[in-house]
Amino acid sequence: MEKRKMIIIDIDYITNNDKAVVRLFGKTKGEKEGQHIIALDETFEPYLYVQPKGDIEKCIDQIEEKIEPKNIVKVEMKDFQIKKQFLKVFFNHPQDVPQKRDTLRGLECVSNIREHDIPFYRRYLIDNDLFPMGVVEVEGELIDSYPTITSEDKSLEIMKLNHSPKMVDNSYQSFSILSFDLEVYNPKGMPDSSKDEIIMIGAASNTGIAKVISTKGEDLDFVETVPTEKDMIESFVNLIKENNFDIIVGYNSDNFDFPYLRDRAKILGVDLDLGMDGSSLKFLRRGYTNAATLKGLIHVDLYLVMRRYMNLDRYTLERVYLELFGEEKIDVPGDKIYQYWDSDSEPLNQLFDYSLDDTVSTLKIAEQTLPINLELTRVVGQPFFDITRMATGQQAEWYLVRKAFEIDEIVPNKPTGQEFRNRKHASNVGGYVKEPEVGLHENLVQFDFRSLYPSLIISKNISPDVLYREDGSLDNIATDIGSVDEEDYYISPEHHYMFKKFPIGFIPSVIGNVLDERVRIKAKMKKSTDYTERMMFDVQQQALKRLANTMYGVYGYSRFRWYSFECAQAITAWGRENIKNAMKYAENYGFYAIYADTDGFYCKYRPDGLTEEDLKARRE
DNA sequence: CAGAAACGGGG
DNA sequence: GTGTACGTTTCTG
Repeated sequence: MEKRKMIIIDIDYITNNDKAVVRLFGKTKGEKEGQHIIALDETFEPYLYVQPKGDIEKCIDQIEEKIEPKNIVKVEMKDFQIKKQFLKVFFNHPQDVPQKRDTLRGLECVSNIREHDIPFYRRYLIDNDLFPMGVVEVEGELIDSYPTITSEDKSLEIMKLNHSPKMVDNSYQSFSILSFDLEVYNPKGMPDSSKDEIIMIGAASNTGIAKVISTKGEDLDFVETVPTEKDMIESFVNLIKENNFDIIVGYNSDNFDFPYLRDRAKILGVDLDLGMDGSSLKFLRRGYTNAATLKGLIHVDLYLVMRRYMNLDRYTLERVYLELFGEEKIDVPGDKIYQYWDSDSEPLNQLFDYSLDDTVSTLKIAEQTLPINLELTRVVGQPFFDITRMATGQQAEWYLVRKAFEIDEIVPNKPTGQEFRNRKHASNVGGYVKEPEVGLHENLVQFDFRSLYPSLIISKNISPDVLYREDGSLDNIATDIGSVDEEDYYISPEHHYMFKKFPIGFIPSVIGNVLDERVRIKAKMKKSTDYTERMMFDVQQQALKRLANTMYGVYGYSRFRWYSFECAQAITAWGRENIKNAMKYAENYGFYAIYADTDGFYCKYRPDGLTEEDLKARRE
């Protein structure tokens, strides 16, 4: 039996002898540091929850008869904080869950099924308290080969685990990043991969690589010149294989660079077997688009990340780079690339500079923006690949799913198609806005609330599990309006929604913990004397701030499992009330707001008690 | 006017 | 694959 410490880079499962086997792709820490390792866990079983109706024993019999599950266990779980009996139904294979859940839902003894749509690898991470990009300890037998693993990498270790891994370190780790960028011959506008060849492959890494692979450019020191396009691709593949990178980044590489590389490699007969297990480049269908994936080498498309990271009118590489670093990039007009390539003189050299510059810029953007995404991975606990492609609402949701598991709360189901459409129609009123008074103002005083919405969620206990409902569906809250003591509730302005003061709602308690943790990290940051450590704490606290701020908007996000239009309305209504009260309070001291938006305002000192409007009226 | 379709990024 | 983006703008009937 052997022990290893490894960083979990990636996770999936495969089927071996009709059983699901979880594969953890990682690199070793400590002993044999930096080597690739694949850990195999055959011990985890898929399951869902059934909310039974009527006699529970009869229900167990009926389920056993109809769907022949692996096992059924009676469990007590909290559903919106109310303890209930559920049946935890185990299956032989993850794919049995979607196959059998409709039958299960249709049984007369089944009132509802829950947690039936949580992907197997996510369930594995949550239930075993594992966080990707953190260090785990694994224990088991080292084996020479395993089905589905075809890598020829001699230093790759394959370990069959005796039990699930244990998290030993979820602190910041550093990762090697490769950025790449293709330039393509394009005489007819956008290139056609069946005809137009790749002319340059740029590669830059945070380990010191900065080069362009091409069939031209012999006299340039950063260019590796090879005879053919096929050699270019092979050289690029070898570069990746030899360097054990953790992360590969591109700009719009899901939609351009990787599909193009795949098409050209196929035509030229080059294997793109870049996966840690020896598997090839694959494309995952994600909605209407594809995501390029390599097993154990995380592909991040920075275009997707940047769209969430900053708010711009456009997200071209040039625009994003200018915004982040305040510098213009070298520019070659896209439709002229083939002319530069054909020129064989100064324009050709400019094209090489451009290729390298695009690649290096992409790397710089990655170094700037990936740390916060790595932090979110460490907090949310889902794979880095997924985090970089998730909407922030989804990040918040998976964080909550994990938190729910920790306290035996059963997770609400995702909305059905119809529920989703209904939610789309609901439109909430936003924050209070006072249009700015036109003119040049001097001596302004600024006021703003710190994290207004997250604070309101906590202070007013805004959460769907403590919201009074007339139908009595939450029987720990109240049975009928007659038994309600208003003293026990926070009542929202305008709509008069009632949130019970105790117990603390699930979401307020989670946000509270996030904000408390942020305060602790900010304190550590202040104390620290080491610059790098301070920067690390700063990224951590920023990630937590992002998560807390996401959580208020998410009540109105129509795919959200904890969606609550009432909560969304109550938050903004209380927000409007608060800012208006603050403005009124300021007026008592002679400060008049000339502009206000949601959580803050600017005001002018006018001891004579006249507002700008009064003065304007007087002038007219 | 509402619902469908296209678009973004990339060369 | 315990799956199927997303929000906005432009087009079309």
